[in-house]
Amino acid sequence: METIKGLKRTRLCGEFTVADVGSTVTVMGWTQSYRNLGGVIFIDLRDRSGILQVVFNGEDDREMFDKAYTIRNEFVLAVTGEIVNRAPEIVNNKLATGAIELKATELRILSKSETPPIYIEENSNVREDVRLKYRYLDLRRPDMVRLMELRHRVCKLARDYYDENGFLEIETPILVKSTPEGARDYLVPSRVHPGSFYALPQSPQLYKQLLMVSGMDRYFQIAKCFRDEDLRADRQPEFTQIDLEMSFVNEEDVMTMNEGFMKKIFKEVLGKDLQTPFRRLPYKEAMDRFGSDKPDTRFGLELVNLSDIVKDCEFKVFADTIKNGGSVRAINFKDGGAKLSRRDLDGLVEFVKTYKAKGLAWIVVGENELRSSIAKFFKQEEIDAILSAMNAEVGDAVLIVADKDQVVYDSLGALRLELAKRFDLIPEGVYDLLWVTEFPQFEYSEEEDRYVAKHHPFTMPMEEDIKLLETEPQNVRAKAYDMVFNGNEVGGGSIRINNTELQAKMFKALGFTEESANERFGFLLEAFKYGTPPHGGMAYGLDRLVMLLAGRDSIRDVIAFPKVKDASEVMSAAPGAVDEKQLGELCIKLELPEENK
RNA sequence: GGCCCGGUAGUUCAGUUGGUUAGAAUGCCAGCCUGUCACGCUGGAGGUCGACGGUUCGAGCCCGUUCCGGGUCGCCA
Repeated sequence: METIKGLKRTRLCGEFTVADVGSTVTVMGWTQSYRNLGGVIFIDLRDRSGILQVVFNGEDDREMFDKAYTIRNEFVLAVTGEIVNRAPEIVNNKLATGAIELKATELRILSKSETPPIYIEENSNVREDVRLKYRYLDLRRPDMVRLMELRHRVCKLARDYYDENGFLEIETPILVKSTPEGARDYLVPSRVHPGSFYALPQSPQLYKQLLMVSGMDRYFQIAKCFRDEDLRADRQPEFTQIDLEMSFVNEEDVMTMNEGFMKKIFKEVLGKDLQTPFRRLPYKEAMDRFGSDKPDTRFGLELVNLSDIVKDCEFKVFADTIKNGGSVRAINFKDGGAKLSRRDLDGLVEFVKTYKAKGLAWIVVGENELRSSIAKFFKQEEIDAILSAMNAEVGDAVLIVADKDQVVYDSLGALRLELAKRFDLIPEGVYDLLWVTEFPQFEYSEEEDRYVAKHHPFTMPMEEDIKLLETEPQNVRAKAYDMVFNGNEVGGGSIRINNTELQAKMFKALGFTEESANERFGFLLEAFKYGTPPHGGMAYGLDRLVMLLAGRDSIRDVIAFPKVKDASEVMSAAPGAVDEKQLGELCIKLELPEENK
C-alpha cells in the first residue's frame, strides 16, 4: 500500500477550471468509476467537491498503466499530472469540470476498497436501512454532501447573526438534574453517587435563564437535546436546537430579532427575500381556521363553525355534541364531489377516526340533488343554511365533524392536510412563515388529572390574564410564540416569569406543592431572588429547519448519523448491553422482563 | 402499546390460480477494446425468497408467530 509521503494535494477535485490548464497538480479522492478502453483508462476521481476525470495512456508509462488497470470503484487514489484541455467534441457538459481532465504522470493507490454494498450516486433509491447500515458510504453521495454543507451553513449563519447582535455563545451542561415535567428523560447513572442519576437535557432551558440572572444579557447555543420519546419522520430522540435567550425584552423584541435571522438564512441559503414582519396568528384563530397550532396557510380548506346553525337540529349526533360542550365544524372541499368517490369518502371517514373523531358527515352538492350521509336528518332550510355558511356550490364536497373541540380540530386539521397532499393543493416554491401567538398557558392532562404547562412552567402569562390564574386557568394566555414554516413548527419560545410571587402562583396553578417545586427547581427559584431581569427567548429545531430549507421529508436526511424508529442506531447497533463489571460499579442490578432475557 | 405499508441475487425490482432448475436490470469476476464519461462487445459467477412453524403431493406465493425497516395514533412541558 502506498502513502502520500512527499505529495501535497493542490485542491479539491471539483475546483479545477480551464484556468488551471497547463499546470501540474496533485489530486486525491475516491474512484467514482473507471472506464478501461484497452489502451487508455479513464478514472472519475471524486471528493466532496465533485469529480475530475483522470486519463492514463498505455503508451506513456506502461508501469503506471498496469497499476491503473487494477483500480476499482471507491479505491482511494493520489494522482499527479497536468491539467489539460479536452478537445471541443469530447467536452462533457454534465460535469462541472467537463472541459478539462488530468493527464496522469504519477499514480498512488492509497487504499483499496471492497465492492461497496451501495453504489455512490445522486438520488439513490436504496432502501433506507441499507443506507443507514453503511451510513459512511451513504454520506459520500453528492446530495448527502450538500445536505451536510447546508446544515453547516445554517450553523455558521446562526453564529454570525447572533454574534452580530450581541449574543454570547455559551455551553451548558449535558449531565443535568432530572426534572420530570414534560418528556421522558434519558438517565445517566452516577458512579460516585450510587443510586443517583443525571439526566441528559431536554433543552438548556433552566441554564439559559440562569445566564440571564448572571447578566450575560444575550446568550445563544447550538445545543444537543435529548427526549426519550417515540420517533417520527421529523423527530429524533437526540436532536439539535439553536437556543437563545435575551434580557430586557418583550415578545415583539424576540420575534423581531428572529425574523432577522430567518431573513438572513433565506437570503444566504435560498437566495430569497423574506418579507418581515411575519404574520401573527393568535392560537385561537389558528385553531378555528386551520385546526392546528402550526397551520399550513399555503392553501385554503379553512374550517367553518356550524354549531350555531345545527344546535337545534333534529340530528341527535350534532345537537347532543353541542349540548355537551363540543362543536360541529366543516371544511368545503371545492370541486371535491368529482374527486371523491363513495369509496374515497368512506376512506376519509376511517381517516378521521384515527384522530378520535367518531365519524365524518359529508354533503356532495350535485347539479340537481345532494349526495349525503346525513341530509335525510335535516330540513331543507337547515341544509341550505349549512351550504350557504360553507359557501358551497355545485360540485363541492362539505366534510363535517362533530365532537369535542380538540377532536374536531385534530381531525379536520389533519383532513385538510391530507386532502391538500392527495390532491396537490399546496403551491410549489411558496415559503410561508408566521408566528402563532397567545398560546394557552395550560392544557389539561387526562393522564395526570391536572393542568400542565403547555409551554413550560416558567412562561409568563399575558398581563390581562394573570387575574384568571386561580379561577379560570383554561382561559389564561401565555406570552408564548411558535414560528411556523410551511405548516411545521420550526421554533418556539416565550417571555419568562421573573417575579417570584408570580412564579409561586404558577406552580400552585400547576398543582405543585412548595416542597415539590423547590425540590425540582429550587436552584432556579433561589437564583430569582437575587435580581432577575425581564427575559425571554426561543429555540429552533435545527434539524427540522434544515430539513425544510432542503425540501426534504425526513429529519434523518440532515443528520449524519440518525437513529431509527426504535431509537437504536443501525450502524453501531447502539444501545447495547454492558458487562457486569460496569453495572457493578454503578450499583445497578437488572430486572429484565422475561422476553428481554 | 395500537393501526397501516414493505422485506425475493451486492443493489433496484418482476415473479401468473400454489406446480419443471426463481428471472431482469445494474453491480461483481474474466477476456477483448486508444477518447470514454451510464463506454462498448463476449463469457461467467452470484439466492437460507427476512426467520421459525403450519396447511398441502407440492409454498417466494396461503395461514400463524416473530425479526428488521418505514409511516402514523398515543407520546413529544
